[in-house]
Amino acid sequence: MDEKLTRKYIPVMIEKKWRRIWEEKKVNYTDINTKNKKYYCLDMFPYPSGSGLHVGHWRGYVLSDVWARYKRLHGYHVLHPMGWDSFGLPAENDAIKKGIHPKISTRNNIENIRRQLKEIGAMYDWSKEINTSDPEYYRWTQWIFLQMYHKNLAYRAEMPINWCPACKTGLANEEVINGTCERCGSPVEKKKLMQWMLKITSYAERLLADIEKLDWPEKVKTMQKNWIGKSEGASILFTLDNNPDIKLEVFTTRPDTLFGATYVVLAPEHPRALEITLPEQIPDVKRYIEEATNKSDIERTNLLREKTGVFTGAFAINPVNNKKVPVWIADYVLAHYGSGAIMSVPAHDQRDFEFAKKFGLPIIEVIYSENASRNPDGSLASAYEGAGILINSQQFNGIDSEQAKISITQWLKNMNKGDFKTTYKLRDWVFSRQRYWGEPIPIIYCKKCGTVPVNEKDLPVILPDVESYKPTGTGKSPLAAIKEFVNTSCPICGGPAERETDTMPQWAGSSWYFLRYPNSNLETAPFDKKIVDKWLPVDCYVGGVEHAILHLLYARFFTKFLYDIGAIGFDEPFLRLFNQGMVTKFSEKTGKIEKMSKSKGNVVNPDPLVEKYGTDTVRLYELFIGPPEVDSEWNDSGIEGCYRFLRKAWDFIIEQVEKNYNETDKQSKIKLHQLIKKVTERIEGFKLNTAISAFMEFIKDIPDDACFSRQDIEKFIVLLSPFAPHFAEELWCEVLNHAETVFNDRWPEFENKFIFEETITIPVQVNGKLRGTLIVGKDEDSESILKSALELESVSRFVSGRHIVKQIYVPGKIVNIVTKQ
RNA sequence: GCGAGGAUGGCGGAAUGGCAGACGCGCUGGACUUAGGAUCCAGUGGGUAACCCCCGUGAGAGUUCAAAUCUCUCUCCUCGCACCA
Repeated sequence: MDEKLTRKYIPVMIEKKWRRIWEEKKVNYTDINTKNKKYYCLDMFPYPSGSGLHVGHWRGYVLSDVWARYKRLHGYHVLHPMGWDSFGLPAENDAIKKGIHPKISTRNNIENIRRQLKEIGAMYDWSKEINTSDPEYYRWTQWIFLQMYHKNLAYRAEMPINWCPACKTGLANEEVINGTCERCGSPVEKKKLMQWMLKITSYAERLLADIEKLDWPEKVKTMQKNWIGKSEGASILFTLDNNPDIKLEVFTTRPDTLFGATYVVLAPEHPRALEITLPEQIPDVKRYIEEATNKSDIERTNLLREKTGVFTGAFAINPVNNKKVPVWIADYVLAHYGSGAIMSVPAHDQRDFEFAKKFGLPIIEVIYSENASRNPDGSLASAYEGAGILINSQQFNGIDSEQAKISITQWLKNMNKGDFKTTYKLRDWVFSRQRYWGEPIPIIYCKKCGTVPVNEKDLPVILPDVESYKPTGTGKSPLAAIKEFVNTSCPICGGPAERETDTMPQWAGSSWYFLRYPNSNLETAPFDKKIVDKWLPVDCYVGGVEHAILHLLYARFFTKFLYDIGAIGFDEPFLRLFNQGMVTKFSEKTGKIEKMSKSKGNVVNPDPLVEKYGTDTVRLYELFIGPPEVDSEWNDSGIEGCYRFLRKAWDFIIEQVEKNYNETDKQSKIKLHQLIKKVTERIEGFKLNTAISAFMEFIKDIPDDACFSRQDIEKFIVLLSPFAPHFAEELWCEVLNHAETVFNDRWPEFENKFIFEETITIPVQVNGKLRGTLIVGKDEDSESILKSALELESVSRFVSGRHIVKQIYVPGKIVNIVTKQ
């Protein structure tokens, strides 16, 4: 007897060994030039934080690894890479806190997290590792920026942007959460700065329409749709009464209510606000505008706040009936949406209704409906915002409001007083950051030639090493203080010139990293079109829902742009998206069950668990904890069950191999094939928690005298290998003496002839209540089943003396006998 | 306010019209043992002396032979959006 066969499952003895061998033998190396069918399984790459990985991070990585290995066992060449999103605020803020240069701390953090990631035992192909702060990587991020610049999609504009006073930088619209900074939670202020912007709005319609093509969670698709925020309506021109040269453009989705427009409102930031104001009103208006612009977003968007506004003294002409209506300024109108001006219809818009009530402006009802809520005197108690029939609207009276939207807009269009118009909530992407740790924007300013892009051959524009990398708060990045960086020569005239000193946002590098992995070492281009067209789009993308808008929208935008310039042959980056649920735990700090995070003090470090139970047990438990897409609470003690299971499964396999049966007994064959079916279906459905419970049931139900052939034991090992790769590899190679890795084998298939058992247990109900069970042959006919059901003592007891109304037998499922007194 | 998702034992969860609580944790009892925080066996929703029986999937109604599952009303929780005209 081989002494190997008598040993126990001791994970520490096998796991490190196999990780070493896999690395040495390049088992996880993906040959990009394979002729085989490909599969691209991608994890959202982490930013290398100083605190390392906790068990919450593991969850998504284990999930995607099981899926990647499962695909590999189906014969796919699987690309499953990993890298570092290492530029940007998180890395930089961490570095500032610890007083370590971000370049150093990023390198250290990467070392640590790479070690932790390797402990997961995932089949990452580390030869393709990428790092967004590596000059060889970010030269291509800069290259993409230049391509956008050449297509007029990158432009410079001075505008009030969101400014985080703590991070001392401008932020994109997407980075502001409820008026606070996405990174640090500080209230965001407005600051007028010269900014580089990306014209993502040019892609609004396509970004919206193509959502339909994606196999993504509905929730994420809805969030993106709402963010893009398409709305269709009309733009209408109101001419100023005392100056017909000035036309105020308003946007409305309710042109059908135009006859009910009783005043016009401009946003305080509207460019013509002061121009149209009558001289005697100027002091009041000025004061109001100042107050409004100084308010933070949080104050401005507080719904409970009472409406404020100021009259300009000016009047405009309603184009449909030539009525004079007053022009007001109020901060409930947003400057950046539509045209920054509205027509106010208090009868049919609650906000206008409140404003009109407060300032005594007229309310004219133009859409009639019985559903409107009214005061006893018949006047409106609140605005009626639904559909109805037009009244008080001259030639349009009696028309249905939906129809009137079209008719009235068409009438305006014919008169050159308006047109159909679609607007989006999506705004252009503020792309400048006044921070050190990011990709320098590759632009040079020359007194003579103006704004000049850096020549592509001069990329990358290297981020200089500096002593002082702290944000300045002056509206300029720390790079502005470095003469050697700033002073350069103009690429066109060769004269003295200055470099742009702002850097790109954190999201720049991650907007295209998925294109770099298959050709991560390519030196002449960001990617090879032939290679990316073969390997992309990503077949399955796994990551947290927190990136639903920011990263996923930006990546879709970059992909569509690269498609448009012919660099790639596809226009969506991620076909399928899977959002794993968060791992939560009770936090002593907040007294609540919360997402695991260092700041909440509720993180669980996987390292000691790996040491005690081994990686494979931790992997199993990460999956077993709950359905992958749902948040789950971590509980350390639950892990024991997974450890016990692996030990039992190990002993079972060793015992069967020792016994060396030639054939599997009939019952065991059935159980095995049922297991193959269950596990296969559950992996396909991403129900990995129940896939594991299927294994547990299998091991629990095996009788002592069960016999499995070597071939069937091998099937069992393959089945378990995606979940517990070290465990499976040890048994496969050391116990069953295979020369090649188990992951070069094939996923077993179940055979229907083994799925069905000879006899089945049928529950028998009387009036819907369970009264007994019946063991029947699988082909027994319903008549004899119903007959023997009635013969059951436990059944006849409830039937005797009563009249049988109905007998139901659902084949293979249930018997129900319905009786009446 | 609008939109989406959810509520099942002491706990994580299973079951998508057909035996509610699979599987795991925890707990109880037993075996083995010098010992047990190891291992194995049995039990474990509530009521009940009971393995008879009754009740039970947030609350209430309905459809059905049969409802955790479908329909309606309500409550609570989580997430997203929120003066977007």
